[in-house]
Amino acid sequence: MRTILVIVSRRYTDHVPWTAHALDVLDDAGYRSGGARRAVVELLGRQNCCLSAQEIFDRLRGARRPVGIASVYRTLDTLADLRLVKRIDAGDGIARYEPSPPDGDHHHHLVCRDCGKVEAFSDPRLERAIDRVADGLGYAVEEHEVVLTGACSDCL
Amino acid sequence: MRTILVIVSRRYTDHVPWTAHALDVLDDAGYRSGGARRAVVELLGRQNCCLSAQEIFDRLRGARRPVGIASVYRTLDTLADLRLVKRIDAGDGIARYEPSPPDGDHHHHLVCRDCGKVEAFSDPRLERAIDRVADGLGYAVEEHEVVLTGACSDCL
DNA sequence: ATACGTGCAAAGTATTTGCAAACGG
DNA sequence: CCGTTTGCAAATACTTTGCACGTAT
Repeated sequence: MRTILVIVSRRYTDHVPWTAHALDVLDDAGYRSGGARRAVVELLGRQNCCLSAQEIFDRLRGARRPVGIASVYRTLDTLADLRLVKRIDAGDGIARYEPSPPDGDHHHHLVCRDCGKVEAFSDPRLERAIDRVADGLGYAVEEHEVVLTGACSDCL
Repeated sequence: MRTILVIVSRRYTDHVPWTAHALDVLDDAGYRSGGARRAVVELLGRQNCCLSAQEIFDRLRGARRPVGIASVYRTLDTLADLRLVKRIDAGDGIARYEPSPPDGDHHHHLVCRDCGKVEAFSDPRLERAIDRVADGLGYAVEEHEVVLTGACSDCL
Protein backbone atom coordinates (compact mmCIF):
# COMPACT_ATOMS: atom_id res chain seq x y z
CA MET A 1 0.00 0.00 0.00
CA ARG A 2 2.45 2.55 1.11
CA THR A 3 4.82 1.59 -1.68
CA ILE A 4 2.19 2.12 -4.32
CA LEU A 5 1.36 5.53 -2.98
CA VAL A 6 4.98 6.51 -3.08
CA ILE A 7 5.37 5.34 -6.64
CA VAL A 8 2.27 7.15 -7.78
CA SER A 9 3.41 10.27 -6.07
CA ARG A 10 6.80 10.05 -7.71
CA ARG A 11 5.45 9.53 -11.17
CA TYR A 12 3.06 12.34 -10.57
CA THR A 13 5.67 14.83 -9.54
CA ASP A 14 7.96 13.69 -12.34
CA HIS A 15 5.36 14.58 -14.89
CA VAL A 16 3.86 17.61 -13.27
CA PRO A 17 6.17 18.90 -10.61
CA TRP A 18 4.57 22.28 -10.89
CA THR A 19 1.13 20.99 -9.98
CA ALA A 20 2.34 19.47 -6.73
CA HIS A 21 4.41 22.53 -5.97
CA ALA A 22 1.52 24.86 -6.62
CA LEU A 23 -0.84 22.87 -4.44
CA ASP A 24 1.75 22.90 -1.68
CA VAL A 25 2.21 26.63 -1.88
CA LEU A 26 -1.53 27.19 -1.83
CA ASP A 27 -1.81 24.96 1.18
CA ASP A 28 1.02 26.72 2.98
CA ALA A 29 -0.57 30.06 2.22
CA GLY A 30 -3.67 28.87 4.07
CA TYR A 31 -5.93 28.18 1.13
CA ARG A 32 -8.33 25.29 1.53
CA SER A 33 -8.55 22.67 -1.09
CA GLY A 34 -11.68 23.04 -3.15
CA GLY A 35 -12.53 21.22 -6.33
CA ALA A 36 -12.58 24.11 -8.75
CA ARG A 37 -9.22 25.54 -7.86
CA ARG A 38 -7.63 22.12 -7.84
CA ALA A 39 -9.03 21.36 -11.29
CA VAL A 40 -7.61 24.59 -12.65
CA VAL A 41 -4.21 23.97 -11.09
CA GLU A 42 -4.07 20.43 -12.43
CA LEU A 43 -5.02 21.54 -15.90
CA LEU A 44 -2.39 24.28 -15.88
CA GLY A 45 0.22 21.80 -14.73
CA ARG A 46 -0.36 19.75 -17.86
CA GLN A 47 0.25 22.62 -20.28
CA ASN A 48 3.33 23.36 -22.30
CA CYS A 49 2.22 26.87 -23.05
CA CYS A 50 -0.27 29.46 -22.02
CA LEU A 51 -4.07 29.23 -21.82
CA SER A 52 -6.70 31.93 -21.59
CA ALA A 53 -9.33 31.87 -18.87
CA GLN A 54 -11.93 30.93 -21.44
CA GLU A 55 -9.81 28.07 -22.74
CA ILE A 56 -9.41 26.74 -19.21
CA PHE A 57 -13.14 27.02 -18.68
CA ASP A 58 -13.90 25.21 -21.94
CA ARG A 59 -11.39 22.45 -21.40
CA LEU A 60 -12.59 21.69 -17.91
CA ARG A 61 -16.15 21.62 -19.13
CA GLY A 62 -15.09 19.29 -21.93
CA ALA A 63 -13.36 17.10 -19.38
CA ARG A 64 -16.61 16.80 -17.42
CA ARG A 65 -15.20 18.85 -14.61
CA PRO A 66 -17.14 22.06 -15.12
CA VAL A 67 -16.22 25.05 -12.98
CA GLY A 68 -17.61 28.56 -12.93
CA ILE A 69 -15.73 31.05 -15.04
CA ALA A 70 -15.44 33.19 -11.93
CA SER A 71 -13.56 30.43 -10.19
CA VAL A 72 -11.17 30.24 -13.09
CA TYR A 73 -10.46 33.94 -12.81
CA ARG A 74 -10.23 33.81 -9.04
CA THR A 75 -7.82 30.91 -9.19
CA LEU A 76 -5.65 32.59 -11.78
CA ASP A 77 -5.58 35.73 -9.69
CA THR A 78 -4.57 33.81 -6.60
CA LEU A 79 -1.91 31.90 -8.48
CA ALA A 80 -0.56 35.11 -9.95
CA ASP A 81 -0.36 36.70 -6.50
CA LEU A 82 1.66 33.74 -5.31
CA ARG A 83 3.78 34.01 -8.46
CA LEU A 84 2.81 30.50 -9.40
CA VAL A 85 1.59 31.55 -12.81
CA LYS A 86 2.80 34.13 -15.22
CA ARG A 87 0.43 36.28 -17.17
CA ILE A 88 1.14 36.52 -20.87
CA ASP A 89 -0.24 39.19 -23.09
CA ALA A 90 -0.15 38.28 -26.75
CA GLY A 91 -1.43 41.69 -27.78
CA ASP A 92 -4.98 40.63 -28.57
CA GLY A 93 -6.56 41.83 -25.34
CA ILE A 94 -6.90 38.33 -23.93
CA ALA A 95 -4.83 37.46 -20.89
CA ARG A 96 -3.20 34.05 -20.97
CA TYR A 97 -1.60 32.24 -18.10
CA GLU A 98 1.00 29.57 -17.76
CA PRO A 99 2.81 27.93 -14.87
CA SER A 100 5.85 29.88 -13.74
CA PRO A 101 8.70 27.55 -14.49
CA PRO A 102 11.57 27.08 -12.07
CA ASP A 103 14.38 29.61 -12.57
CA GLY A 104 16.46 29.18 -15.66
CA ASP A 105 13.69 27.38 -17.49
CA HIS A 106 11.95 30.38 -18.97
CA HIS A 107 10.42 30.46 -22.34
CA HIS A 108 8.95 33.27 -24.32
CA HIS A 109 6.31 33.75 -26.96
CA LEU A 110 5.96 34.13 -30.65
CA VAL A 111 2.63 35.44 -31.90
CA CYS A 112 1.49 35.16 -35.49
CA ARG A 113 0.07 38.48 -36.55
CA ASP A 114 -2.07 36.75 -39.12
CA CYS A 115 -3.65 33.70 -37.50
CA GLY A 116 -3.11 34.64 -33.86
CA LYS A 117 -1.31 31.42 -33.01
CA VAL A 118 0.91 31.61 -29.94
CA GLU A 119 4.03 29.46 -29.72
CA ALA A 120 6.86 29.19 -27.26
CA PHE A 121 10.57 29.53 -27.80
CA SER A 122 13.56 29.84 -25.55
CA ASP A 123 17.11 31.06 -25.89
CA PRO A 124 19.73 31.05 -23.17
CA ARG A 125 21.62 33.95 -24.68
CA LEU A 126 18.51 36.06 -24.67
CA GLU A 127 17.99 35.18 -21.01
CA ARG A 128 21.49 36.27 -20.21
CA ALA A 129 21.08 39.54 -22.06
CA ILE A 130 17.90 40.24 -20.12
CA ASP A 131 19.42 39.37 -16.78
CA ARG A 132 22.31 41.66 -17.46
CA VAL A 133 20.20 44.64 -18.43
CA ALA A 134 17.79 44.00 -15.54
CA ASP A 135 20.65 44.40 -13.10
CA GLY A 136 21.41 47.93 -14.16
CA LEU A 137 17.98 49.52 -13.89
CA GLY A 138 17.43 50.19 -10.20
CA TYR A 139 14.41 47.91 -10.13
CA ALA A 140 14.07 44.64 -8.31
CA VAL A 141 13.11 42.84 -11.50
CA GLU A 142 11.14 39.72 -10.71
CA GLU A 143 9.77 38.66 -14.06
CA HIS A 144 10.23 39.36 -17.67
CA GLU A 145 8.43 38.53 -20.84
CA VAL A 146 9.44 38.77 -24.47
CA VAL A 147 6.83 38.71 -27.20
CA LEU A 148 7.86 38.46 -30.83
CA THR A 149 5.22 39.24 -33.42
CA GLY A 150 5.26 38.36 -37.09
CA ALA A 151 4.00 35.96 -39.70
CA CYS A 152 4.33 32.27 -38.88
CA SER A 153 5.55 29.75 -41.44
CA ASP A 154 1.98 28.81 -42.36
CA CYS A 155 0.96 32.40 -42.94
CA LEU A 156 4.03 33.65 -44.80
CA MET B 1 5.62 85.22 -44.16
CA ARG B 2 6.87 82.26 -46.07
CA THR B 3 10.15 82.29 -44.23
CA ILE B 4 8.45 82.10 -40.88
CA LEU B 5 6.42 79.13 -41.96
CA VAL B 6 9.51 77.29 -43.08
CA ILE B 7 11.26 77.93 -39.82
CA VAL B 8 8.31 76.77 -37.80
CA SER B 9 8.03 73.68 -39.90
CA ARG B 10 11.69 72.86 -39.45
CA ARG B 11 11.65 73.26 -35.71
CA TYR B 12 8.51 71.23 -35.58
CA THR B 13 9.93 68.29 -37.46
CA ASP B 14 13.16 68.50 -35.51
CA HIS B 15 11.25 67.99 -32.32
CA VAL B 16 8.66 65.55 -33.52
CA PRO B 17 9.78 63.91 -36.71
CA TRP B 18 7.39 61.07 -36.05
CA THR B 19 4.36 63.34 -36.16
CA ALA B 20 5.18 64.62 -39.61
CA HIS B 21 6.04 61.15 -40.80
CA ALA B 22 2.81 59.70 -39.47
CA LEU B 23 0.71 62.41 -41.04
CA ASP B 24 2.49 61.79 -44.34
CA VAL B 25 1.85 58.07 -44.20
CA LEU B 26 -1.80 58.63 -43.37
CA ASP B 27 -2.09 61.01 -46.26
CA ASP B 28 -0.37 58.62 -48.65
CA ALA B 29 -2.67 55.83 -47.50
CA GLY B 30 -5.60 57.95 -48.59
CA TYR B 31 -6.82 59.10 -45.20
CA ARG B 32 -8.34 62.52 -45.08
CA SER B 33 -7.17 65.02 -42.55
CA GLY B 34 -9.68 65.40 -39.75
CA GLY B 35 -9.22 67.23 -36.50
CA ALA B 36 -9.54 64.35 -34.07
CA ARG B 37 -7.05 62.06 -35.71
CA ARG B 38 -4.60 64.86 -36.14
CA ALA B 39 -4.88 65.82 -32.49
CA VAL B 40 -4.19 62.24 -31.44
CA VAL B 41 -1.22 61.95 -33.77
CA GLU B 42 0.25 65.22 -32.57
CA LEU B 43 -0.15 64.22 -28.96
CA LEU B 44 1.48 60.86 -29.56
CA GLY B 45 4.36 62.53 -31.33
CA ARG B 46 5.15 64.49 -28.19
CA GLN B 47 5.45 61.42 -25.96
CA ASN B 48 8.56 59.72 -24.75
CA CYS B 49 6.69 56.64 -23.69
CA CYS B 50 3.35 54.92 -24.06
CA LEU B 51 -0.14 56.27 -23.34
CA SER B 52 -3.43 54.47 -22.89
CA ALA B 53 -6.49 55.45 -24.89
CA GLN B 54 -8.02 56.96 -21.78
CA GLU B 55 -4.90 59.00 -21.07
CA ILE B 56 -4.95 60.34 -24.61
CA PHE B 57 -8.63 61.19 -24.24
CA ASP B 58 -8.03 62.95 -20.92
CA ARG B 59 -5.02 64.92 -22.08
CA LEU B 60 -6.72 66.16 -25.20
CA ARG B 61 -9.71 67.18 -23.16
CA GLY B 62 -7.37 68.95 -20.72
CA ALA B 63 -5.71 70.70 -23.66
CA ARG B 64 -9.10 72.02 -24.77
CA ARG B 65 -9.03 69.85 -27.81
CA PRO B 66 -11.67 67.31 -26.81
CA VAL B 67 -12.20 64.32 -29.06
CA GLY B 68 -14.55 61.39 -28.74
CA ILE B 69 -13.06 58.33 -27.08
CA ALA B 70 -14.15 56.37 -30.15
CA SER B 71 -11.98 58.55 -32.33
CA VAL B 72 -9.05 57.86 -30.08
CA TYR B 73 -9.54 54.13 -30.45
CA ARG B 74 -10.16 54.38 -34.18
CA THR B 75 -7.05 56.46 -34.68
CA LEU B 76 -4.95 54.07 -32.64
CA ASP B 77 -6.29 51.17 -34.64
CA THR B 78 -5.50 52.88 -37.92
CA LEU B 79 -2.02 53.83 -36.76
CA ALA B 80 -1.38 50.28 -35.59
CA ASP B 81 -2.46 48.90 -38.96
CA LEU B 82 0.00 51.21 -40.64
CA ARG B 83 2.63 50.16 -38.08
CA LEU B 84 2.97 53.77 -37.01
CA VAL B 85 2.33 52.91 -33.41
CA LYS B 86 3.24 49.95 -31.32
CA ARG B 87 0.86 48.48 -28.84
CA ILE B 88 2.30 47.85 -25.40
CA ASP B 89 0.75 45.56 -22.88
CA ALA B 90 2.00 46.24 -19.38
CA GLY B 91 0.08 43.31 -17.98
CA ASP B 92 -2.72 45.29 -16.40
CA GLY B 93 -5.31 44.76 -19.10
CA ILE B 94 -4.93 48.28 -20.47
CA ALA B 95 -3.52 48.69 -23.94
CA ARG B 96 -0.97 51.44 -24.31
CA TYR B 97 0.39 52.88 -27.50
CA GLU B 98 3.51 54.70 -28.50
CA PRO B 99 5.00 55.92 -31.75
CA SER B 100 6.98 53.23 -33.54
CA PRO B 101 10.48 54.60 -33.53
CA PRO B 102 12.72 54.35 -36.58
CA ASP B 103 14.64 51.07 -36.73
CA GLY B 104 17.43 50.68 -34.26
CA ASP B 105 15.83 53.09 -31.85
CA HIS B 106 13.66 50.66 -29.94
CA HIS B 107 13.04 50.87 -26.29
CA HIS B 108 11.31 48.52 -23.94
CA HIS B 109 9.34 48.72 -20.73
CA LEU B 110 9.76 48.32 -17.07
CA VAL B 111 6.58 47.99 -15.05
CA CYS B 112 6.42 48.46 -11.29
CA ARG B 113 4.39 45.64 -9.84
CA ASP B 114 3.49 47.83 -6.92
CA CYS B 115 2.54 51.26 -8.21
CA GLY B 116 1.94 50.33 -11.84
CA LYS B 117 4.34 52.93 -13.18
CA VAL B 118 5.64 52.21 -16.67
CA GLU B 119 9.11 53.37 -17.66
CA ALA B 120 11.26 52.91 -20.72
CA PHE B 121 14.72 51.47 -21.04
CA SER B 122 16.88 50.41 -23.93
CA ASP B 123 19.89 48.19 -24.40
CA PRO B 124 21.69 47.53 -27.66
CA ARG B 125 22.93 44.14 -26.56
CA LEU B 126 19.43 43.04 -25.76
CA GLU B 127 18.34 44.14 -29.21
CA ARG B 128 21.09 42.12 -30.78
CA ALA B 129 20.19 39.04 -28.77
CA ILE B 130 16.58 39.37 -29.88
CA ASP B 131 17.47 39.89 -33.51
CA ARG B 132 19.64 36.82 -33.44
CA VAL B 133 17.02 34.56 -31.91
CA ALA B 134 14.31 35.98 -34.17
CA ASP B 135 16.28 34.86 -37.21
CA GLY B 136 16.21 31.22 -36.21
CA LEU B 137 12.52 30.71 -35.62
CA GLY B 138 10.94 30.33 -39.05
CA TYR B 139 8.79 33.39 -38.50
CA ALA B 140 9.00 36.68 -40.30
CA VAL B 141 9.36 38.59 -37.04
CA GLU B 142 8.25 42.16 -37.47
CA GLU B 143 8.07 43.46 -33.95
CA HIS B 144 9.14 42.56 -30.50
CA GLU B 145 8.46 43.76 -27.03
CA VAL B 146 10.19 43.11 -23.75
CA VAL B 147 8.44 43.83 -20.47
CA LEU B 148 10.31 43.63 -17.20
CA THR B 149 8.24 43.54 -14.04
CA GLY B 150 9.38 44.25 -10.52
CA ALA B 151 9.49 46.81 -7.78
CA CYS B 152 10.68 50.27 -8.76
CA SER B 153 13.12 52.22 -6.63
CA ASP B 154 10.30 54.12 -4.93
CA CYS B 155 8.45 50.95 -4.02
CA LEU B 156 11.35 48.82 -2.87
C1' DA C 1 -21.66 66.71 -54.04
C1' DT C 2 -19.93 62.81 -52.07
C1' DA C 3 -17.48 60.05 -49.38
C1' DC C 4 -14.81 60.10 -45.26
C1' DG C 5 -14.28 61.66 -40.35
C1' DT C 6 -16.35 62.45 -35.89
C1' DG C 7 -19.06 62.26 -31.64
C1' DC C 8 -22.47 60.15 -29.06
C1' DA C 9 -24.66 56.34 -27.35
C1' DA C 10 -25.42 51.53 -27.52
C1' DA C 11 -23.34 47.07 -27.89
C1' DG C 12 -19.73 43.76 -27.17
C1' DT C 13 -15.94 41.29 -24.62
C1' DA C 14 -13.11 40.19 -20.95
C1' DT C 15 -12.92 40.29 -16.18
C1' DT C 16 -14.49 41.21 -11.30
C1' DT C 17 -17.66 41.23 -7.56
C1' DG C 18 -21.88 40.22 -4.46
C1' DC C 19 -24.18 36.76 -2.53
C1' DA C 20 -26.42 32.43 -1.16
C1' DA C 21 -25.56 27.69 -1.12
C1' DA C 22 -22.22 23.78 -0.96
C1' DC C 23 -18.32 22.08 1.14
C1' DG C 24 -13.93 20.97 3.78
C1' DG C 25 -11.51 20.70 8.11
C1' DC D 1 -20.28 24.11 12.90
C1' DC D 2 -17.72 27.91 10.79
C1' DG D 3 -15.30 30.00 7.53
C1' DT D 4 -13.73 29.14 2.77
C1' DT D 5 -14.87 28.02 -1.84
C1' DT D 6 -17.97 27.88 -5.54
C1' DG D 7 -21.39 29.06 -9.15
C1' DC D 8 -24.52 32.17 -10.80
C1' DA D 9 -25.78 36.54 -12.13
C1' DA D 10 -25.07 41.29 -11.96
C1' DA D 11 -21.71 44.75 -12.34
C1' DT D 12 -17.60 46.81 -14.25
C1' DA D 13 -13.83 48.12 -17.41
C1' DC D 14 -12.09 48.52 -21.71
C1' DT D 15 -12.96 48.59 -26.45
C1' DT D 16 -15.80 48.40 -30.76
C1' DT D 17 -19.70 49.51 -33.56
C1' DG D 18 -23.99 51.91 -35.55
C1' DC D 19 -25.61 55.92 -36.96
C1' DA D 20 -26.60 60.81 -37.87
C1' DC D 21 -24.21 64.76 -38.75
C1' DG D 22 -20.17 67.56 -40.04
C1' DT D 23 -16.28 68.41 -43.03
C1' DA D 24 -12.57 67.99 -46.41
C1' DT D 25 -11.68 67.45 -51.08
